[in-house]
Amino acid sequence: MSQKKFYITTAIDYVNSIPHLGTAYEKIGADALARFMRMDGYQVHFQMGNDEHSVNVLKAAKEKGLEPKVYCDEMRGKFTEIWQKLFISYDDFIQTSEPRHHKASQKLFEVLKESGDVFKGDYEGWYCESCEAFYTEKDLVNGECPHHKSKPKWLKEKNYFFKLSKYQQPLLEYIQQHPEFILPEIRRNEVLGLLKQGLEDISISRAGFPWGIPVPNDPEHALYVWFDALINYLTAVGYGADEKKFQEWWPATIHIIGKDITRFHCVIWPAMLMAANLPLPKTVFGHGFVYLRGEKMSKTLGNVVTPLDVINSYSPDSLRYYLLRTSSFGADGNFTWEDFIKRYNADLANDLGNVLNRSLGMAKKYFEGKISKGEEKPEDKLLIEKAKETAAKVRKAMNYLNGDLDYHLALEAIWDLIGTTDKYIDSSAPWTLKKNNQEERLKQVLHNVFNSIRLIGMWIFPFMPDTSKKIYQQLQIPFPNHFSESENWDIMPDEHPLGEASPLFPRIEMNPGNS
RNA sequence: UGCGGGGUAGAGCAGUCUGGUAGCUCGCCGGGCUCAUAACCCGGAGGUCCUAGGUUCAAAUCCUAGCCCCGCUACCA
Repeated sequence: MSQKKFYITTAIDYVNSIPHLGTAYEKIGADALARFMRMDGYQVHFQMGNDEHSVNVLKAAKEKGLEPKVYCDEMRGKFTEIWQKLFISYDDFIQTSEPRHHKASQKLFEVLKESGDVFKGDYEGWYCESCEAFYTEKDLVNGECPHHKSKPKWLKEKNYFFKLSKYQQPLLEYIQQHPEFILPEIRRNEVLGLLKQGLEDISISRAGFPWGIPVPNDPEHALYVWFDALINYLTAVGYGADEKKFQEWWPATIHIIGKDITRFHCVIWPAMLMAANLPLPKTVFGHGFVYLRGEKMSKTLGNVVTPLDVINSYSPDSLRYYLLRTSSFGADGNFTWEDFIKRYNADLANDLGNVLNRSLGMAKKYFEGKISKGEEKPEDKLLIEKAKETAAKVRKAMNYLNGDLDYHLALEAIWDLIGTTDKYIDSSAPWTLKKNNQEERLKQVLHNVFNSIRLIGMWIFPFMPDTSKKIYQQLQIPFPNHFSESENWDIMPDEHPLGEASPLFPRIEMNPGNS
């Protein structure tokens, strides 16, 4: 029986600097979804990578005195090291300088050329090398690039063009007929507005650029960086190389991208696919940005907080939790050290960590760590019902077809279960049961508590995989492969020996903020 | 200029679509408990819901006008 496929991608990143918090946010968000779908029984291909054919990359390499390819391979190591530290469970990591990608890009170019949607024409204009972009007169500020405050060059060259204008109407119709194609809805409305303004044909190559994918049969020209970048989603699943694999995985189920590049993924990319007669990705999801104390983070501006700052000071999972808990994936979020520490202590140390710790403490003290079923009571229902409700809420929050990826609501629901478990402990008062020698009732209370913790530990897996595993270690239960194996209440075996308690998130007592 | 988001307790936010006693988290104050990471549980104080008009029996919520903040405006996720 073949499993249902789920092909998820993130945007590929420029390698002129190492990942900052915003880049990490995207990968963490995508990872949460990928993990959730795997646990929910899908066969997942989670694709990531680096975007290398850029002028800025070439410059960065030169500054270090390295060949671009050598530099890019070095950066790959730096990127993947961070992704692995953050437990990003990607299945494949592509570099656009790889031969497989050159072949796929060239193939797509040829297909488009044959279909007549790629043609040669004149292009001229003000060109900013930092932006790798042409600007019109009115875009310039005092004759300078609005982003880099540097004087652009007047360039004129023969380029290859893509007939984007031809796809204005088909795209409009497609987007209107497929509301799930662009999410959240606000991004969709933006793109629709854009399309109504009209589309112009766009240049897709550069003459004499040494660091790029050569245009087939015209090696003086290289493909323009974003043109080849988009094609990575095809390359990764075997386009032009492994037809069987390609048929299996394409189209992508969801592209996770930043809200600033919806133009490429929701207009140019689908137009390219239409031109090549390939199916379109099911969904393009434009997530929000992370702001640092309200100030936008940017590689160009240099006010960057790296994920390593947080990982090294605290833990990968605490960063994952913080970023996913604050708002929905579609909306913008904030990062401040003060807020991070607050959440860490309140949610991770006091709630999640403590509920496990106190429960293990009781199990050890009252039953030497071995728990069994005992005497049930009607008031147990409340906790059991809450656990069921949690599953439903998490599933609902993760279903992006509702319009957004509500990680914050999923986590809120799980934390509600943690709170209910704490209340259940307090109202059942195991210490009093012990004093009154109500052994059987005491057994059942702990049995229920650990069932609840077991489920909490499972539901947090997509968001905090490392913590999830640690909880299962302390419970001495093998981690399930799928939610369905362990979703039901009451599957703790009798006489189950629990493991040793160890704080998951030691409280942060100092104020080491340095933002 | 255009498009979009937002202005609700000290802080961060939900509620606005589908009007009907203003809610959550953190912080603060008081109490409880002792299994736990000075944790957890219970209770409390604290709000002109940006402003001015309007509709309505009733407006944070709908309508009109205005003020203020913040994004995006062709390639920074």
